[in-house]
Amino acid sequence: MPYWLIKSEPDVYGIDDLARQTGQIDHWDGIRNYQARNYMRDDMRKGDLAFFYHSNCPQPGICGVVKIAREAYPDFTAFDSKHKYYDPKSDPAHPRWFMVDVKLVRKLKRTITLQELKTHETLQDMRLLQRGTRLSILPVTDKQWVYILKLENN
DNA sequence: GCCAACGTTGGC
DNA sequence: GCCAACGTTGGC
Repeated sequence: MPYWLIKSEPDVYGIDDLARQTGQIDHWDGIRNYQARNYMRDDMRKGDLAFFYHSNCPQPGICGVVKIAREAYPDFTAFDSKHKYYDPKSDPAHPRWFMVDVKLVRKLKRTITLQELKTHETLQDMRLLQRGTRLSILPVTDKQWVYILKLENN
């Protein structure tokens, strides 16, 4: 079973926003990058686990665990000309963009910051830490997943 | 707010 | 198909 990391800006949609949803479940809209889309559409499976990462904020880092609750389906925000994620090149007959549903499993006891992740030799090959990585959906290896979860109790 | 690193667009 | 211009991401 693959693991993932999904990024969101807390000012736009943070983990507490997800926690507020009915059933703590929501659709993951607004992905407008082909590589991230392909991960979602082709590789994410129901039941996969992902880290919820807060980006572009005072303390960027991993703050929760979510589960993929529904596999990829067309991102309907792309069809709405009033929506900020509108893309005229995507239409219901030929959707260009996709989204999944995610469900909150739990918030971490503390945020494991980017700064902290960088200090661990074991994590040096994490995609998240590679130079110039801006992808908002990234795979995480089994080894990285287990290692990071252990850091929570430090 | 700066800016490096990318991704996309579109003229040619 | 090249590549300059432009837009975005996201740490700092």
